[in-house]
Amino acid sequence: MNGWLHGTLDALILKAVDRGPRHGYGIARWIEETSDDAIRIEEGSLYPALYRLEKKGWLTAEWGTSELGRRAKFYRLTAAGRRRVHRDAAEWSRFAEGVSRILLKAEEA
Amino acid sequence: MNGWLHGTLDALILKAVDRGPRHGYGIARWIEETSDDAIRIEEGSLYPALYRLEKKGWLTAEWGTSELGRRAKFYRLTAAGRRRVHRDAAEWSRFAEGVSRILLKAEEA
DNA sequence: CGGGATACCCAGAGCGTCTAGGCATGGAGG
DNA sequence: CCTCCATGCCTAGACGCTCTGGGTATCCCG
Repeated sequence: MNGWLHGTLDALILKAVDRGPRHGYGIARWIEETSDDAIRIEEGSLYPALYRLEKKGWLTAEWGTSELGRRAKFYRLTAAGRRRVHRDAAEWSRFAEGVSRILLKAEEA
Repeated sequence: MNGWLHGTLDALILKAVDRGPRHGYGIARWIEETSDDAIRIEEGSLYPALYRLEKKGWLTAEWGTSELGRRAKFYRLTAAGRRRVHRDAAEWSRFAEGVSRILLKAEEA
């Protein structure tokens, strides 16, 4: 319904595994929590995105066991993925600043 | 190529005419300048968006003459459009903060 | 006369997100 | 016991937006 997320999800996912492997479900929960619930990750967006990122070579996947003892697929960054995270953060910063200058400032005509 | 813009363009356009009517071409230039060229508006995105916003009732259009004496279509906000701008700004603020907390901070696992 | 800026428009491709399902396990509460 | 919810993964198809790559027209400048 929002649409804001469009084009941003990939970057968020990559960042979620920047500090170590996580499984898909955990990635979604982490993003929601870290964003203070400002961002909600639908599973129908999450899993296709993970598959996409793996195919692009930013992530690798491996089956393992979750903290609760369940079967789960863990993702970790590749070297290319790590470069991508940095690039995304820089681009986002610039873009978000631009949008905020427009939407949040009440300057002249 | 970026993708960041996805879902944000409508809000930017509405904000561009928040302080008074502008024509399409002028809207694009204003957004680019105001964002310090962080955002580039393609005409193939712009005009469909304007049409969409008009159909949704956020904008009304009217033919007129540009500052340079050319034929141009000027857009202005409707009451609903004005409400929408406020709502978009609030939503963007919350969303962008969430994303920035994730992408730009280097906190713990 | 050629190129660039101004100003509008369209068709179709492309792609990412969401809806709405499905499957399986385990723990908690009625 | 049985139902519900959380955990955990997945898919097909709809949907919607942006972009590519065209097109038109006027005007100014070199």
